[in-house]
Amino acid sequence: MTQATGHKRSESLPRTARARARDELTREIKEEARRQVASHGAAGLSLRSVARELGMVPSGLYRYYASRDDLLTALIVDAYDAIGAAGEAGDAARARGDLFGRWRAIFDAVRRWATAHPHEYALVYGTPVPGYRAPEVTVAHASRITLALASVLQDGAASGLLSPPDLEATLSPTVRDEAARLLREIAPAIEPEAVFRGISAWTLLFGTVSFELFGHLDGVVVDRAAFFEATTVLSARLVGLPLEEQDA
Amino acid sequence: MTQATGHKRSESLPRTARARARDELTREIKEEARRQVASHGAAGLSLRSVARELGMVPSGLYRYYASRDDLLTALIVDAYDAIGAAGEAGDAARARGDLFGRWRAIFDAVRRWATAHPHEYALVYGTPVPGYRAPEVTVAHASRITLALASVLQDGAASGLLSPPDLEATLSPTVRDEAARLLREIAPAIEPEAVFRGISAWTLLFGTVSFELFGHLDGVVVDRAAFFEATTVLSARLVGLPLEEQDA
DNA sequence: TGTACATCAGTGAACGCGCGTTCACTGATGTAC
DNA sequence: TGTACATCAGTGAACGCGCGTTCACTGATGTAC
Repeated sequence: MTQATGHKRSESLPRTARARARDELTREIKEEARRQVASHGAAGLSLRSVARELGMVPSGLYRYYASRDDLLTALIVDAYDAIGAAGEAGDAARARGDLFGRWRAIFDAVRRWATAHPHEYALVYGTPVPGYRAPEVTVAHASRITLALASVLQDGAASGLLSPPDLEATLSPTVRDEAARLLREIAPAIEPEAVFRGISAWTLLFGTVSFELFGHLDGVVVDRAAFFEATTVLSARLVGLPLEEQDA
Repeated sequence: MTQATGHKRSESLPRTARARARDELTREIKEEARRQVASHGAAGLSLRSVARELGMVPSGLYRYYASRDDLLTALIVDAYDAIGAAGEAGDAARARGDLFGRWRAIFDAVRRWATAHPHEYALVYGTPVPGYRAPEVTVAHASRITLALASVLQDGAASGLLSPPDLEATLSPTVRDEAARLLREIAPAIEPEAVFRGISAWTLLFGTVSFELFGHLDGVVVDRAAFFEATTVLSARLVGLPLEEQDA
């Protein structure tokens, strides 16, 4: 089972030169496609120009991606993953007990990534590409960032530190049931009411980032960073996170 | 100054048959364009096919709109106006003192319009059309819906009924100053803190509608109407609107 | 180790399509006297 | 009221462009014996 020369290597590793070349080109195609999306938006992605840039003939791409939509899907998955990874990294950089610090780190990571990659952000959180239907595969990648947020709430709830303000919001039975079902496996400590608050915070996060990127804050909010920080605090309050670190 | 036959009519009215025909075709072109956007999205708007549908030759359109972007701008203005008008109508249908009723009516109007016209909604609240820069004119139309929401807060603040929950959110001086500046003329009774809360509620409204329309609630929230109602209540609580009608 | 065959990456040409915009024009409508 | 001239709506042809995808092919790489 060692990788001694001449012996059969692990099946997950590319063995032949052909396979290695294939992997590399698959990556290069995606990279070039990403570059085009990053600079001209999803509508500006053209297979012909990707091929041109790589010195290939357009039809050659079809050995690597079955269609333009397939290539788009790969980019969408990557974008979701990048956002998720950024959030997870921010989360992991804080002490586990620093609930608000983690929450804020995730919020910041999302906004920073989105600001640095506006077109890729729009690819996943903007208008769905017309005629394109995202396949099931993307869902798991999309949830990474959501799960990061949920983990903070779960830790808070588990240690009894979650104290949402009394807003007298009466959830309808449907919403309550859905909330209960939703996180039963992932974050069982969170109450239905808190789940709903969490979804609202999640929506507020992406709503705020989208509003900023799509120009709806123009003329309304000048200091975007300060506004976002205030939104972060508000959302933390909303879900009942303590703003100062506590001993569990 | 009467409109007696043969006399010169008011300058704002079309006088000649030619002018009347022009106005009508200008409208018809826009209507057909709207139909195309409604069914295929902004990217699916083609001048050639608009012309085809109206039995004209493509170049003929240029007597009415200087470019595709001009036509898009007209549609964007109309979409903002439609959303604003829907919100205003909902607002006006409630008693002035029924603050939460008005607030909810506006929220519902936005969601109902958006659900009925998803592509037109995306045209204004989704990914900005690539290469298109919205001219200044659109701003006034975009603010109609925002002003409707602000008027509810203003009435609440003026009659002392606004009691936002204590969330200890400390606004940075910048955000506080911006908030104060923003509504000084429109809604002077609202405190900076409340202005910020209002912006958050506004963001939450459109964030929620966008998430629903763009598919991010798929697999997360099943009963969309109930969820939206809960969000409406939460946002009202957030800005401090009393949920029951009060005597001012 | 050498040979015969199978796999598959990449080519080149073609299909069939649609687009926004310009420009010189003709003929109808409107205006001034 | 009638005529001469000006305005302008709509035509038709053209420019110059780009796209995704299919398909029969050639030649290099890999595999089995």
